[in-house]
Amino acid sequence: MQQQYPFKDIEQQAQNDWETNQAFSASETSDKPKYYCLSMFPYPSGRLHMGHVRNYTIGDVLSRFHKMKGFNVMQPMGWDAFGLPAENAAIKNETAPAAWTYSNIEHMKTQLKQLGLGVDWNREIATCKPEYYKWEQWLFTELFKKGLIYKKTSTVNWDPVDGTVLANEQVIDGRGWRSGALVEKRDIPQYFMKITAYAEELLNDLDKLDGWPEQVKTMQRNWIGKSYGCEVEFPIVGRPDNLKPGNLKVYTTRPDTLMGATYVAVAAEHALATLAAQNNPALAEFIAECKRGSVAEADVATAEKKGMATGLFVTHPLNGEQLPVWVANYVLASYGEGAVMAVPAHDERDFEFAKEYSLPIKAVIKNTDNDVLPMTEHGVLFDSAEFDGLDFEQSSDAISSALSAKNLGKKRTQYRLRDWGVSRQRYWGCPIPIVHCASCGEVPVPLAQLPVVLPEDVKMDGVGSPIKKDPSFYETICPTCGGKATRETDTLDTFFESSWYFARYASFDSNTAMVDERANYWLPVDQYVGGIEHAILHLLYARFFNKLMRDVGLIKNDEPFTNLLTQGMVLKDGSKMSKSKGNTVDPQELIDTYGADTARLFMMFAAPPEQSLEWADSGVEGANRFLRRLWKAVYDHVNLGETTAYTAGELSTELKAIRLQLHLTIEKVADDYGRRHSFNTAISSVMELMNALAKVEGTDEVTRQVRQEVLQNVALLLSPIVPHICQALWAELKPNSHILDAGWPAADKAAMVQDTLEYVIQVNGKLRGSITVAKTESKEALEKLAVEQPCVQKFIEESMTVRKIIVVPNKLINVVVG
RNA sequence: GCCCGGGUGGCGGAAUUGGUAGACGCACGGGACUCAAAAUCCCGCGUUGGCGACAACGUGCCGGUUCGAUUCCGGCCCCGGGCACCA
Repeated sequence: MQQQYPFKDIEQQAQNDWETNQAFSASETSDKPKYYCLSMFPYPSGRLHMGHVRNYTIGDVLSRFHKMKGFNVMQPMGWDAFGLPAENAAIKNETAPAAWTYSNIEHMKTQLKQLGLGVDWNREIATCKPEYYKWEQWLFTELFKKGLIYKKTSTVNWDPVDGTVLANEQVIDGRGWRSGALVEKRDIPQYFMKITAYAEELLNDLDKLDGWPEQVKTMQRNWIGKSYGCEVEFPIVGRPDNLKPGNLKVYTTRPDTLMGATYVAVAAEHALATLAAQNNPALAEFIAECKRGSVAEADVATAEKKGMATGLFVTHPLNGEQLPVWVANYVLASYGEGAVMAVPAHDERDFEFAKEYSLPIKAVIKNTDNDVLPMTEHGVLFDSAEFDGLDFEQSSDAISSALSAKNLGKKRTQYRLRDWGVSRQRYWGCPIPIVHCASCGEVPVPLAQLPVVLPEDVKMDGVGSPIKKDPSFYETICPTCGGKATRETDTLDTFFESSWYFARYASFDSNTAMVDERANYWLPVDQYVGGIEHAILHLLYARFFNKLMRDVGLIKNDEPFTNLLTQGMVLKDGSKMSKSKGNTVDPQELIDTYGADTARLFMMFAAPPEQSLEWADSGVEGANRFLRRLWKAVYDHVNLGETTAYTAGELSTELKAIRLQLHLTIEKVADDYGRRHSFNTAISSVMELMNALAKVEGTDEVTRQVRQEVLQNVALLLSPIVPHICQALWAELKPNSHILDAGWPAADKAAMVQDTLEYVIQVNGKLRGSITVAKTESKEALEKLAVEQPCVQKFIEESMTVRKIIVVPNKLINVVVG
């Protein structure tokens, strides 16, 4: 055994050993319980970043721990390979997105292997390969036939100079990132998936996900946003002949405030706004102004509130008053009816708007005697005619009934969730498998003609998608009538690929179906690990796809991920480490200087996995120091000759204590890995154990046996986190055996028996001392003992008496005096 | 703007169900070893007062509940994530 810790050699050796012996290849034929551990697959951006190291180490620790616990583990890996950055890189480097992507994959795969992940590389997938996307094209056609995919117009960011559609990320302060032109909103036809048809199930099934963080479930519930409210129709005064329908419809969750409505507001895109602008140039200009800027909701919602009267009026459905119709930029076209009834007295935004434009404010709800407007709480109605005195529930019922009676409204349940637009006007994505035929319309490409292959050898000129300009791609024959036709040239949102990859790993090589029977063995994923930034979109789409695949008969489970661990972000200088922000730290340097084990140990030690981790270079040194000390401890021990782990015999107090600590640590670490996912405290407790062991001197046989027992177990406990060094140490401690065959250690109950306890003594809740007592001591005896302590007596002054004594079993005694 | 998190020493963090605040590590200071340096080992390390025993204060801010609050409740401040075309 070398005296110095030779991390390069042992890491290379261990990785070769795992590959040669296919140590992590997963099989469906096992009598052990299955454990499918999945980490969110990486986008092949070029090089591994710290977020990857964190994510994949967490997944690997859980995989290896479960393997040791006797599970049949599958941990796969692949590439989320389509996406915008490849197009940008291709333009910049004058290469093709495909070539750039494949070379990144190659490099990053080498890096991932250097990290020492227990991954089954046989199952590797890349979403940009035709054998992968063929099946999502097939699913697309099936869903299209079922009516779950449909076409409608929707709004995109339009760069009028480059003549291209921009992603939200490409709009900076309302301007295109390349051209600098003011961005406009433009409506174009796109394909949509009917996720709203699954809104109720997606909402209800959150209750089944006991293994998900509450935080994520709450975010998804709010995103789906089921609300109970009321449709209200406002007849348009004068009813312009060409306007259909003749009523302005709004949706409100506060029908109780209807009698306080003083105006109505519509989005700039609303039909009524368009109509009013026909003979009103000022209004037309205002609407055009509203249509400038990005479509991102955060931009719309933070914009200064602006509005303009249309000159049109509607009639209040219950009190008959005439209310002005305004166009307002704070009304979202995509939510509800694209129009709202405004109740300034009881809504923050309406209040602000009404004050700005001197619109009337009419309070109708009372909560306390001195309400301050806007008063947005529920309360009791006043100045509301026959509804006076009713509370929220009563008035909601009464007002919706009154509206129903007039045929001007009714109760309605609504979701905030919108259908998912999946069309992208970009090149580097999965081609949408639709053919447009003049006589047959939109024709889904039949399975026999799939995949619709994306040409990879293209030149990116920075303006538009190459396949939109390539007749050899878009000119085709209609699958139905055989006549001349054109292919759809839009591609799919890349969330499409990442919504079903978890199932494909289980059927990675199937060329006859999207997924086969093996999926029903592995699914659902037992543990999913990934960044908190995916809490809503990716995780909601994946849940949706799981249900779609279930409903076309491919899989049986209702939900894809039983347990979810959302890892916090790796931050640098207070914000997310990302390529676009240019604040990345390259983990490769860490691996080259200290080895993968140090990188893994430091990542797991620096913060609990769910918290964000502020990167600091110092501290890595400490992780490495610990591994060197561990190596030296084993070296010093092994150097004195072979011995066997302690099993029985008389022990000194010191050796009993170290065995007690060892077996408590075994239990704690198992709990920290398995239940708490608290890797940092697991490492701490092993460090404490090693610190205690370092103080144990002596080289007699019994001491050496106990030391052997501790070191063997430490190697096992740490092996999920630092697998290379532990495998090497194990080979020294137990020649001719392999750590991967050893299994998770069982704690020795006999070593954990303690007959005394320490009680903390408090006076009025303040720590004053402690006592060590027999475990069997009665509550009365403890109380008496506590009061007698000098540290308690000195706080009991002449005039005071002991009022109460609180004994918390096994913990503390609090003497309350006064 | 809306939804979800977070805030504890010089720093990362610990305190698992309301019960010892600061485990473990980093940085720093002192010492040992060394011709010297590095490495390693030992000691110290929240703030204030005190030679000391010890005492008071202390978990973003203000208030509350409790024998006891980092933990629960109410109100604020700051930071991070998401907001449907970054992935």
